[in-house]
Amino acid sequence: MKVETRIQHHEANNISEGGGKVTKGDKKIRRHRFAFHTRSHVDILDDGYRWRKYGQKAVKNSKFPRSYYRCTHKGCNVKKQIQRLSKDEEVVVTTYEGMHSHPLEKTTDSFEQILKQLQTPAPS
DNA sequence: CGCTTTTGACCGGCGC
DNA sequence: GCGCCGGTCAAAAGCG
Repeated sequence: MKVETRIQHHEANNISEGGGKVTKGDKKIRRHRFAFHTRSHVDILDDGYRWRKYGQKAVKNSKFPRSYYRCTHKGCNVKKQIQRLSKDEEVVVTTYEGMHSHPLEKTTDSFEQILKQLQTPAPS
Protein backbone atom coordinates (compact mmCIF):
# COMPACT_ATOMS: atom_id res chain seq x y z
CA MET A 1 0.00 0.00 0.00
CA LYS A 2 1.65 3.20 -1.13
CA VAL A 3 0.82 6.30 0.78
CA GLU A 4 1.35 9.64 -0.83
CA THR A 5 2.18 12.12 1.86
CA ARG A 6 2.80 15.78 1.35
CA ILE A 7 4.05 18.00 4.12
CA GLN A 8 3.06 21.64 4.14
CA HIS A 9 4.22 22.64 7.64
CA HIS A 10 4.95 26.26 8.52
CA GLU A 11 2.45 28.18 10.59
CA ALA A 12 2.44 30.92 7.98
CA ASN A 13 -0.23 28.88 6.30
CA ASN A 14 -3.45 30.10 7.85
CA ILE A 15 -6.12 27.58 7.04
CA SER A 16 -8.82 29.84 8.38
CA GLU A 17 -10.99 31.05 5.59
CA GLY A 18 -14.17 32.26 7.23
CA GLY A 19 -13.46 32.14 10.94
CA GLY A 20 -11.02 34.96 10.56
CA LYS A 21 -9.11 33.78 13.62
CA VAL A 22 -5.84 34.63 11.92
CA THR A 23 -6.29 38.21 10.85
CA LYS A 24 -3.56 40.41 9.47
CA GLY A 25 -0.86 41.29 11.96
CA ASP A 26 -1.76 38.19 13.94
CA LYS A 27 0.56 37.66 16.91
CA LYS A 28 -1.04 34.64 18.47
CA ILE A 29 -0.29 32.43 15.53
CA ARG A 30 -0.18 28.73 16.21
CA ARG A 31 3.26 27.17 16.11
CA HIS A 32 4.11 23.65 15.10
CA ARG A 33 1.47 23.23 12.47
CA PHE A 34 1.96 20.22 10.24
CA ALA A 35 -0.43 19.79 7.37
CA PHE A 36 -0.33 16.35 5.82
CA HIS A 37 -1.89 15.86 2.46
CA THR A 38 -2.44 12.15 2.43
CA ARG A 39 -4.05 10.31 -0.45
CA SER A 40 -6.10 7.81 1.50
CA HIS A 41 -9.63 6.59 1.94
CA VAL A 42 -9.64 6.56 5.71
CA ASP A 43 -9.15 9.69 7.79
CA ILE A 44 -7.89 7.70 10.75
CA LEU A 45 -4.24 7.55 9.74
CA ASP A 46 -2.36 5.96 12.60
CA ASP A 47 0.94 7.76 12.92
CA GLY A 48 2.03 5.78 15.95
CA TYR A 49 0.36 7.88 18.63
CA ARG A 50 -2.89 7.48 20.50
CA TRP A 51 -5.66 9.89 19.52
CA ARG A 52 -8.97 10.50 21.22
CA LYS A 53 -11.60 12.16 19.10
CA TYR A 54 -13.10 15.11 20.96
CA GLY A 55 -15.33 16.68 18.39
CA GLN A 56 -16.51 16.88 14.85
CA LYS A 57 -17.72 19.97 13.02
CA ALA A 58 -18.68 20.60 9.47
CA VAL A 59 -16.87 23.39 7.71
CA LYS A 60 -18.59 25.39 5.02
CA ASN A 61 -15.63 25.12 2.71
CA SER A 62 -15.70 21.37 2.90
CA LYS A 63 -18.53 19.10 1.99
CA PHE A 64 -17.31 16.77 4.67
CA PRO A 65 -17.12 17.44 8.41
CA ARG A 66 -13.81 18.07 10.12
CA SER A 67 -12.63 15.75 12.88
CA TYR A 68 -10.75 16.87 15.96
CA TYR A 69 -8.40 14.51 17.75
CA ARG A 70 -6.23 14.94 20.81
CA CYS A 71 -3.15 13.00 21.87
CA THR A 72 -3.79 11.05 25.06
CA HIS A 73 -0.62 11.27 27.06
CA LYS A 74 0.73 12.44 30.38
CA GLY A 75 1.45 16.03 29.51
CA CYS A 76 1.34 15.57 25.79
CA ASN A 77 -1.52 17.76 24.66
CA VAL A 78 -0.93 17.52 20.96
CA LYS A 79 -3.94 18.25 18.83
CA LYS A 80 -4.68 16.84 15.44
CA GLN A 81 -7.43 17.80 13.05
CA ILE A 82 -8.45 15.88 9.99
CA GLN A 83 -10.28 17.32 7.06
CA ARG A 84 -11.19 15.86 3.71
CA LEU A 85 -10.92 17.95 0.58
CA SER A 86 -14.33 18.60 -0.94
CA LYS A 87 -12.55 18.73 -4.28
CA ASP A 88 -10.96 15.33 -3.78
CA GLU A 89 -12.65 13.25 -1.15
CA GLU A 90 -9.86 10.75 -1.48
CA VAL A 91 -7.41 13.33 -0.21
CA VAL A 92 -7.23 13.73 3.54
CA VAL A 93 -5.57 16.71 5.19
CA THR A 94 -4.12 15.87 8.57
CA THR A 95 -3.10 18.94 10.52
CA TYR A 96 -1.00 18.40 13.64
CA GLU A 97 -0.80 21.06 16.31
CA GLY A 98 1.69 21.07 19.17
CA MET A 99 4.75 18.99 19.87
CA HIS A 100 4.97 15.50 21.29
CA SER A 101 7.13 14.84 24.31
CA HIS A 102 7.30 11.08 24.14
CA PRO A 103 8.41 8.41 21.67
CA LEU A 104 5.96 6.68 19.40
CA GLU A 105 3.97 3.93 21.02
CA LYS A 106 3.75 1.71 18.02
CA THR A 107 5.09 1.23 14.55
CA THR A 108 2.50 1.29 11.83
CA ASP A 109 4.40 1.66 8.59
CA SER A 110 6.76 3.93 6.77
CA PHE A 111 4.28 6.59 7.76
CA GLU A 112 5.81 6.95 11.19
CA GLN A 113 9.17 7.51 9.60
CA ILE A 114 7.84 10.54 7.81
CA LEU A 115 6.51 11.97 11.04
CA LYS A 116 9.68 11.07 12.85
CA GLN A 117 11.91 13.04 10.55
CA LEU A 118 9.46 15.89 10.83
CA GLN A 119 9.53 16.02 14.58
CA THR A 120 13.11 14.84 14.83
CA PRO A 121 15.18 16.99 12.50
CA ALA A 122 18.30 15.09 11.58
CA PRO A 123 21.36 16.87 13.04
CA SER A 124 23.78 17.91 10.35
C1' DC B 1 -13.66 -2.39 33.83
C1' DG B 2 -11.46 0.91 31.03
C1' DC B 3 -11.50 3.36 27.29
C1' DT B 4 -13.27 5.27 23.19
C1' DT B 5 -16.52 7.14 20.41
C1' DT B 6 -20.81 10.13 19.20
C1' DT B 7 -24.10 14.16 19.40
C1' DG B 8 -25.44 18.49 21.23
C1' DA B 9 -24.74 22.60 23.30
C1' DC B 10 -22.02 26.33 24.54
C1' DC B 11 -18.72 29.75 24.05
C1' DG B 12 -15.69 33.32 21.93
C1' DG B 13 -14.44 36.29 18.14
C1' DC B 14 -15.65 38.84 14.13
C1' DG B 15 -18.60 41.14 10.79
C1' DC B 16 -22.26 44.13 9.61
C1' DG C 1 -27.30 43.56 18.87
C1' DC C 2 -27.45 39.75 16.11
C1' DG C 3 -25.73 36.31 13.12
C1' DC C 4 -22.14 33.47 11.56
C1' DC C 5 -18.25 30.24 12.08
C1' DG C 6 -15.02 27.63 14.43
C1' DG C 7 -13.54 25.25 18.44
C1' DT C 8 -14.04 22.78 22.83
C1' DC C 9 -16.24 20.37 26.37
C1' DA C 10 -19.84 17.31 28.41
C1' DA C 11 -22.64 13.27 28.85
C1' DA C 12 -23.91 8.81 27.42
C1' DA C 13 -23.41 4.59 25.09
C1' DG C 14 -20.86 0.91 23.07
C1' DC C 15 -17.13 -2.14 22.72
C1' DG C 16 -12.85 -5.10 23.75
